[in-house]
Amino acid sequence: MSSSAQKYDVFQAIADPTRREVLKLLAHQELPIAEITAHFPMSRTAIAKHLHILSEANLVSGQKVGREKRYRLQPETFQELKDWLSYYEQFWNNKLSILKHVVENEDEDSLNNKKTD
Amino acid sequence: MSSSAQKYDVFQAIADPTRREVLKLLAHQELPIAEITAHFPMSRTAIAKHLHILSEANLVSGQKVGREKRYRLQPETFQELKDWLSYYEQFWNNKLSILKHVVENEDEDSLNNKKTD
DNA sequence: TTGACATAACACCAAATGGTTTCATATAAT
DNA sequence: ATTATATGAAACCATTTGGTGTTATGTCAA
Repeated sequence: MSSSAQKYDVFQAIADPTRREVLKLLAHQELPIAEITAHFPMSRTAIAKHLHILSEANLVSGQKVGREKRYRLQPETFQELKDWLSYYEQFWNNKLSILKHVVENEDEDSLNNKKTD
Repeated sequence: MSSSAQKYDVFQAIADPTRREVLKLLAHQELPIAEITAHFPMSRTAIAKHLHILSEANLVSGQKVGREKRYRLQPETFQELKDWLSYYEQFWNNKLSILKHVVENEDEDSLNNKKTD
């Protein structure tokens, strides 16, 4: 019982540029809200909200240390995204272009095998 | 001169569940708006807007065929996402835990050299 | 205990988002 | 030429989002 009808999922969480910046920051080290805020041109409250959203999406987690709350990256969650992406990966590198043909069994693309880097 | 200050980027485009469903649909075959709409409990106009957003993010492209406009997946763009993700990948599999060491220069993890893959 | 600091919790607001309906335009079919 | 079909575009609306400021609570230091 870790997730109960969360309002924000990973996709929404990373949609905001500020939140992506926060993730980048936390990639290198864990930080308290105040320090994170120092990197942005907005209020601490705003950043706290972003952190809350990131936290709800399990992209970060916060540990209370004294009167601080230190946030850190929760990198495992990125796997969700990777999994989602991997479904589409087959379509842009044509590793599975043959499979695609078989599955669709209906498109008349010329079988041009273009191996893009 | 392909992209001029686009309003929607890839991250925003995939943030919406409906748009992700549209992508999934188009993964298998290219489709005109009307047919796409048939899969959703909302108006054609709404879907058209979603397609416009996906198109602006270059995740799909539309070709006009007669009076139809057929939309198809533009899978190359997913690479953007993959690139973004790959930055964080290093943190959840420790492929680059050594690099992390160097960059941070502050944590005292044992130097375990684990070359995955 | 008192004061300073770090965060949490509200109430509030403007703008963006995701949907609607209606009207216009282009193409196909009869 | 007329009608039906497929889309485009506009005006409109409710809700969500991303920000603000203020007040409350908990913790550390004197």
